[in-house]
Amino acid sequence: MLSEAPDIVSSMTTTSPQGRTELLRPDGSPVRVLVVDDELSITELLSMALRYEGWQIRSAGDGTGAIQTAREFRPDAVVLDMMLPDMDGLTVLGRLRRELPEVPVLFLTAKDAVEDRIAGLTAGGDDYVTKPFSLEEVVARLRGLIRRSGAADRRSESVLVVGDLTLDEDSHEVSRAGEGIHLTATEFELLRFLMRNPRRVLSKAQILDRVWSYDFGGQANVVELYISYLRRKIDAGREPMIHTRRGAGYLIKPAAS
Amino acid sequence: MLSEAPDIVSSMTTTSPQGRTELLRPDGSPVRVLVVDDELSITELLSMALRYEGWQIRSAGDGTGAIQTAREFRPDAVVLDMMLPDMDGLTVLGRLRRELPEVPVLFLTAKDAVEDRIAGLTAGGDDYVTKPFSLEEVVARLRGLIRRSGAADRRSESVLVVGDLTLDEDSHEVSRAGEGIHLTATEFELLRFLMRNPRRVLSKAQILDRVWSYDFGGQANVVELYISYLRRKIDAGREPMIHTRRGAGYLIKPAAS
DNA sequence: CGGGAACCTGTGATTTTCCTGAGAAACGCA
DNA sequence: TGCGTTTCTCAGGAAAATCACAGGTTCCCG
Repeated sequence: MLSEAPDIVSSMTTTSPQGRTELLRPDGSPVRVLVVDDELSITELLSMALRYEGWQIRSAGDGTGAIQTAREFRPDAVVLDMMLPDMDGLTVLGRLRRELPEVPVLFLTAKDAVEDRIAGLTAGGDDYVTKPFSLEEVVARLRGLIRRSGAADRRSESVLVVGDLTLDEDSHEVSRAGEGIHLTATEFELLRFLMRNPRRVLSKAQILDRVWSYDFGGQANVVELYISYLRRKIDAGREPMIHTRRGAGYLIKPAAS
Repeated sequence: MLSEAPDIVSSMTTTSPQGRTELLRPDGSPVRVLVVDDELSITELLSMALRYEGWQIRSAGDGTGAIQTAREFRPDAVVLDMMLPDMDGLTVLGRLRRELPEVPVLFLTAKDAVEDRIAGLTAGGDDYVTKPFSLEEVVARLRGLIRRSGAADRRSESVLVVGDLTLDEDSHEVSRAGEGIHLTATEFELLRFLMRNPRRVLSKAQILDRVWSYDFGGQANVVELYISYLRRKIDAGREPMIHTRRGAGYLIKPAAS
């Protein structure tokens, strides 16, 4: 394992028994992601969520540890908090690049950080999300990074389809039966989560944990509210695709069945 | 009970003559589950129910014991009460993760404490149920966790089939002879219990203990009532699958025999 | 054939769960 | 800064689910 040095990360997808799509490396082994953040709760949260994607995760709490781990773990992607105790985010990035020139990086930044500095950094293949983030957002962006860092012809993989409903993760375009639908950011994330788990009941707690930021402290009925919004836009007048399982949660499925 | 030392490997789980489906690990050995709760009545209850599933169970009454037991028992899943005497549930989780990074955890929380920041708990592979719970619920969720974690071999068994009756545990969909049937949450749980034990007589007491919450204080004839509901929906006009064994209980079996 | 026990099910009260309108607050952008 | 958009809280109402009660039915046994 240690000797494995996969600098080329063309990705392929497979479909798990549950119907969830998973990213895999060309040799069929799981994607490797390094998570770097000084807050233990964040690395724990991310590790848990990313592991659930079927990926192999290592984490580090500071820059030094990040470089060391990167050297022997040789991840396919890195999630990097820009605010580390021992060194500046840029320094970490520089050393990372020396170890792994091709690895895409997802930056975590504070909301009020100087955005143009980050914007400059992301001119390459990289990307960033602001804290507090939602797990769906992090996962989606990581998937995008990994996908793009490998095979460039993966356009089709960025489109989710359920029945006559399509959602493009790259362009954020949604349409039902060919007709374009405008969604707000939250509506989009919610729909993406539903569509990534078609025909599967998702509890309100699951949805909340996944689609809303980890620091959300509000009422659980925002989920109901946004389901209501989505229905107005997705199911309006048509045969409904979003269904309530009273006492269990919600699920999306093709209208036909 | 105290003297019990379930490190017996010789007692392989057998496929029961009734055809109950059992989860096994890839090597054929029984699944191992660690139960952590400070109330003895709860650990007893759970241990009994989970052993009935053919699983190997150990229990602990506090966080310290949980970590210790986890270290040497190396369970495939953990049931963890969030309210422990010696340490916070999240702390226990952290230490557990250090011992067993991949193990899925089913949290037990108080009903009114649902909002008390369980953030992210259902985001990873984990899940939770609120007290008071029904045993069917706990078992079902544990099965789901174990199935998805890959610790068990039969990975996609989310559909129960008895005759022309099918029940999908993921989508919560039920159909007989291809025709969809809508069930309420309780009806669904009851039918799931019956279908997980086909051709086997289940007493009203058994059903009450498994399908209803352990603190249910009502009339025992709710079981009769819900059997009646189920018959109306499942057996309506067709050859009956749900049968009464007067003085003994109920059972479900394919219509043909 | 009669009586009792076990079971079935209609009715309706209570509780739970969900939906959605209205409006306040936060946000984003010009 | 100001305006439109988005997010979210709150609360009322509707719908559904759960369950108690009680009268009716079936079955068993003497």
